[in-house]
Amino acid sequence: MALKYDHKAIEKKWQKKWADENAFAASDSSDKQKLYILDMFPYPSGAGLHVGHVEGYTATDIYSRFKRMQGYNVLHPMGWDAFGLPAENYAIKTGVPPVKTTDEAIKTFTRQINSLGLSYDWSREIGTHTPEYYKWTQWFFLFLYNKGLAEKRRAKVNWCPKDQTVLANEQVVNGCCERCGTEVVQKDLEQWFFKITKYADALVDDLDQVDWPESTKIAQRNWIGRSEGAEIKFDISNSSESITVFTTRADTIFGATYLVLAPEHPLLQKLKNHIENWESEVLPYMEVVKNKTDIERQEEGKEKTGVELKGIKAINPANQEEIPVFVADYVLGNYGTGAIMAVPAHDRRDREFADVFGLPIRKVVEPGNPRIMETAKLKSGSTEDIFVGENILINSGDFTGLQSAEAKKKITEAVGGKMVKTYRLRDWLISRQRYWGAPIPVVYDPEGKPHAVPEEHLPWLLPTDVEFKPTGTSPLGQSKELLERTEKIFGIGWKPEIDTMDTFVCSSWYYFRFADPRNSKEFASKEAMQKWLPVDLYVGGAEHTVLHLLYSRFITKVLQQEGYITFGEPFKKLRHQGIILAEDGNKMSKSKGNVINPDDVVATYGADTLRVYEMFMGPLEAMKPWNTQNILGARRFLEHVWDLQEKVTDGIAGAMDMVHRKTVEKVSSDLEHLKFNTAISALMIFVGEAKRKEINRAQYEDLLRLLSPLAPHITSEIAERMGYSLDAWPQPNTSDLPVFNTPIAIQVNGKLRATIELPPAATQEEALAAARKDPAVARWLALGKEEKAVYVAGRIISFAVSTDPV
RNA sequence: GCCGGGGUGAUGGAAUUGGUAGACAUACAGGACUUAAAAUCCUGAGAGGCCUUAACUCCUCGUGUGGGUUCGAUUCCCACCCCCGGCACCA
Repeated sequence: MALKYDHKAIEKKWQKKWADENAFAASDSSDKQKLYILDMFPYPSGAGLHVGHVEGYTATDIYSRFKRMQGYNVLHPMGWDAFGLPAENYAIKTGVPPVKTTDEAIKTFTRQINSLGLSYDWSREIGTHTPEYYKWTQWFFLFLYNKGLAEKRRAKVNWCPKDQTVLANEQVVNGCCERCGTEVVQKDLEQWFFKITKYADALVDDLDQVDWPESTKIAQRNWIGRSEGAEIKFDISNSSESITVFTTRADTIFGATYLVLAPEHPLLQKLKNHIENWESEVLPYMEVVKNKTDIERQEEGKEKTGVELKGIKAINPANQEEIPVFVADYVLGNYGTGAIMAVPAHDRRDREFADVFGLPIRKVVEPGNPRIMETAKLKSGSTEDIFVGENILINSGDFTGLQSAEAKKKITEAVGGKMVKTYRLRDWLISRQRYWGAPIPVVYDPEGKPHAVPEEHLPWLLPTDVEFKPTGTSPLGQSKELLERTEKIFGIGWKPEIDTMDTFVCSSWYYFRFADPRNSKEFASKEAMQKWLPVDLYVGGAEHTVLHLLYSRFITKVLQQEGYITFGEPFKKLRHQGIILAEDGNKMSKSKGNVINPDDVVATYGADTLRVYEMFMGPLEAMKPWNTQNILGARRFLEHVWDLQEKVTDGIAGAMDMVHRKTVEKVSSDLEHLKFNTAISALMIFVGEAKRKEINRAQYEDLLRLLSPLAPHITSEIAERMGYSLDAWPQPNTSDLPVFNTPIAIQVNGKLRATIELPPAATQEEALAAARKDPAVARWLALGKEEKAVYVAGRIISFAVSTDPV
C-alpha cells in the first residue's frame, strides 16, 4: 500500500526528542499525585523482543501517557531480569561469557523498546546482573539470614539432571523441569531455604486486599493450599507409641476402619520390632517406593498399593475399636503428619484402597433430606457409591444427628485432638548449582559452619575465572579467585559458598529499587519507597501467577514486619496480557517458524500502527491470534487521522458536537479500565464522522489528544504542524448541546416491531401514546388484549399482548 | 477428578451488566478512479422466507445444546456438551 505519511522519519524524530529531553523522567520532588505503573521486567533473551512483550508494554505505556496528561506524576521504569539459564547454556555451548551475551541482548531490547516509542524513565534503568544491583540482592539474603528466615538444611530436593541444578517446587511441572522438560529426580542435598511458610497465613489472607484477576488469586490460594483440620492421636495397642493423623473430616472418625502411614514416616523404624512382616514385606515395599520417581508414582496413581503392618493395631479414640495399620504411598510423608485415618465410605482414595484390600466400609454421614439423597443417587447413576460430603452424622455414638461442622469440633475435643492448619506451601529453596546468578554471600569456616559475609564486603562478586561446563557441582567451585578472596578475608581453611541464588530472588524486590535506583547505601531509602510504592498498576504474563508474585509478596511482608515499609502488598492492581498466538493459531515458536518480529512491523508500518493494531486485537487479557492483514486497518485509521489536517475548519462544526462529547467520555473511561480495543473503536467512529461531515480545530486537537497515548508519534507530529498542544487530557463538553430526539425501540411480546423517535424528556404516558400511534405497532396491538406496557426511558417500549382468543 | 475463564457472522471482536444482537475492523462482493493492476474512495452484507422481477416494507429463525424465570435473556437460574488455563493421591 502507498503510505501517506513518513512514519520512519516522524517516529525517529520524536523518539530522539523524547530521549534528548529525558521526557519521561519521574520527579522525586513533585507534589503531584504519584502513580507507579510497572511492567514485569523482561529476561533479555537473545531472541529479542517479541510481540507479547509489545502488548504488555504498550498497555502500560498508554496508561502512563494517559495519566501524565491527567496531571499525575508517573513512575514508569524499565530494567532487566538479567541472570538466568539461557545465557549460561549458551555459554556452555559456545564459551561466550554470559555477561557478554546478556549485555548485547540488553542493547537489542533497548533499541527495540525505544523504536516503539515507549515512555520509560531510562534514568532509572537497572540490571539484576550488575554488581550495583546484586549487592542488594545479597543484602536481602543477609537480611533474611539475620532474621532467621534463611537457613541451610539437608532436604530432598528436585534435581534436573540436564541443567545439573536444583529446582524449586514451583519450577517442577508434571515431574519435569520447567525449562528443559527433563524428568526431575529427587536428591538429598544441603541447600539454602527462605522460610516463606512462616508467612503462609498472611499470603492467603491479604489477597483480599488487592485488585488482581480472581484466577490469579485462586492460583495463589491453591498453591499455598491452606486447609483447616485436626490432629488426632491413635494409640497403638501393644506399644507405648502412638500415631497422630491429620484430617479435615474429624466428623467421620466413626467411619475410620484403618490407618495409613506414609512410607517415609519415621515411626515405621521405631515400630519395626513389633511389625511381624517387617523384613518380608514392609521393608521391601518401602524400598520400591523410594526408587519410584514422581512420574511413576503419578502414573500408578490409579491402582493403590500398600502393605499391612502385621502385629500392630491402632485404637480408634472415638469408639476404642482396634483397627489395622497400613503403609501406603498414596499418603505423602511431607504433608500433614504423614499419617491418615482412612474413611473409605467418605473418601475416594481410601475407598479405592479399601476395595483393593477388602477393608470394611462404614457410612457415618448422610444427607438429612431423603429427596436429596435420591437425586444424588440418580445423578451418579448408582445406588451405592454416594460420597456424602459434610452433612448429618449417623452411626456415630453420642454424636449421631449432629451437623458435620459442629461434629468436627466436638469430636476433636472429645478425643483429645487439636484443631490445626496445614499448608501445601513449602519453604523456598533458593540454592542453584549454576554460574549466572547472584552468589550466595556465605563462607564456611574450617569446621564447615556457615557464616554470613559481612555487609562491608558486598557486593560479593561473581568470579569470572570459571569454565561453564556442567560437572554436577557448582561452577563457582572452579574459581581460584573466589577461594583466594575468601581465604584472604576470612583466613586459611575457609571456603566460599559456591551456589548462586535462584533468579526469582533478584526479581522479588526489584520494584523497590526503581524508587531509588542509584542509592549506594540502601536498597532504597524509606522516603523513596514511601513516595512511590506500592505499585499502582502491574502488568505481565500470567505465567507468573504463583512464582514471582508470591515471592515478591513474601519479601514485602518481611520488609513491612521489620518496619522498612508501611504496606504489606507490593502490587495494588495486577493485570495479565494474554498470549498472542501465531497467524496459524499455534503458539509462536522458532521451530514452527511462525514468529512475528516486531522490528519488521515497525519498519513496514511504523510503531504507532503496531501499537494501535495490538491494542485493537481484542481485550488485553485475552488470548488472540496475530493477523497481518488486520495491521492494515490500524494503518488506514492513522492515515485517516493524518488526512483530517486538510479538512479542519475554523467554523463551529456543530454536527460533531455530540460524537465529540461521546468520544471523549468513552475513550477516557475505556483507557481508565484498560479497554483499549473499544477506545480505538470509538476513535475510529469519530474519525469516520469527521470525514463524512466536518471537523473544526478544537475538535481535531481533542482527537489528537485522545489518540496520543495510543499513537504518540503521529499525533505529536500533527500537533506540531497544526500548532496544537497535547499536554492536557480533553474534558467532555457538557455545555448545552441541542437536544435531539433519541430512537426508541418498540417491542410487542418481546419482538421488535418498530422504532420511533422521542424527546429524552418524554414521560411514560407520552411515550406509550406515541408508540400506539405507530401503524406497525397498532397492527400488532390489535391482535389481542393489551396486558402490560413498559417504558424504559431513552431505550425501549414494551407491550405485552394476550393473544389467547377464547 | 477439582478449581478458574470461555463458546456471538467467513475472521478478530462489540453490546452501556436484563432493554433495537453483530459496533469497530479484516476478509468478501459490487461500483468509481485507472490502459491495467495495486492503492484509494463509495455501497452492500447474520441465515432464510414472502415476491414474475426490482425497490421499499414485511415475516421466520438466530449468541454451544436443552429447559426455566421475565413484558423482554448473549446477559439471570437449572442440566448437559465442547475449548483454553491452573492444580492434581494435599487426607
